[in-house]
Amino acid sequence: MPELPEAEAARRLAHRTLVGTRIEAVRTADDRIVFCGVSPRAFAARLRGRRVISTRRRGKYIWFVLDKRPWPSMHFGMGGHFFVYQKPSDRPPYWKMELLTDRGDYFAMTNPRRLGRIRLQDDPEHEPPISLLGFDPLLDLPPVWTFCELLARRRAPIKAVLLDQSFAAGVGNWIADEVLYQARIDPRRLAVDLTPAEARRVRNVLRQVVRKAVAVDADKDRFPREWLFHHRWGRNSRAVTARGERIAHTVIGGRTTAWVPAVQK
DNA sequence: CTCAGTGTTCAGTG
DNA sequence: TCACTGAACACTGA
Repeated sequence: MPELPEAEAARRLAHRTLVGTRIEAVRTADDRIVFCGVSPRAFAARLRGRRVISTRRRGKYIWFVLDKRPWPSMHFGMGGHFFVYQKPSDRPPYWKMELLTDRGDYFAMTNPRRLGRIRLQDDPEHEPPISLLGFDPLLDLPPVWTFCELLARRRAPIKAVLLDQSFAAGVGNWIADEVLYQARIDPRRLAVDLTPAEARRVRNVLRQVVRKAVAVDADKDRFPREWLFHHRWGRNSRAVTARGERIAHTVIGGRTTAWVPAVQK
């Protein structure tokens, strides 16, 4: 369930659980798709005995800083979580790797649909795919004028540009729709055609939406009532916002887009 | 049984 | 070469 806020919530769980501990044991599922560029066996061997110094995130990617390289980096794809538990019998379904810390906690990553990836890299931040990411709205959102210049170079619909990870890292389908709804912009508009005032709204709303979602630890029940988020699912023609506006569903940039024609001109 | 889906990648097109 | 689009990927759940 990973866009930036879910990834950040997952990173924080990993941080609380792992930082300062030594990895006593590693168990890996035999999955050559999710383990990317490294065999599950080699992955386990490289992590065992290491101490976890810190955790980091950029966009939807998370990686661990260990006392010795290489370091693991993770992406959840279309679904997956981190889990912490105290008994091996509580190991969750679809687990791909499980760490046992010297504090006695088990820490696992799950990935039911297998579109996630686990890598082992000497310097994850400076190697693909993380090195290819654009700005992270939480870590290094550009100032207004730079943001405008970036948009002016793009001829695709604004919805497609927001989804492009080499533009904004961590923005996924619902965040892109939420931002355009709150900024009152038609998702089909070409990025290059936005006025400076509109581009500024997109930039500022993006920051506000991401900050709020992260502030509530990506807990959907605590997202503000007025967000489109709560009403966008289930593409039925009678869906409406909290204020009773009709929600339309259109495919843009290859993804289902929920938007409100009455508000987004 | 069919199909959409909170994502990324890559082949194909202009 | 660049920018962009659409299909493929793997699997669950409605």
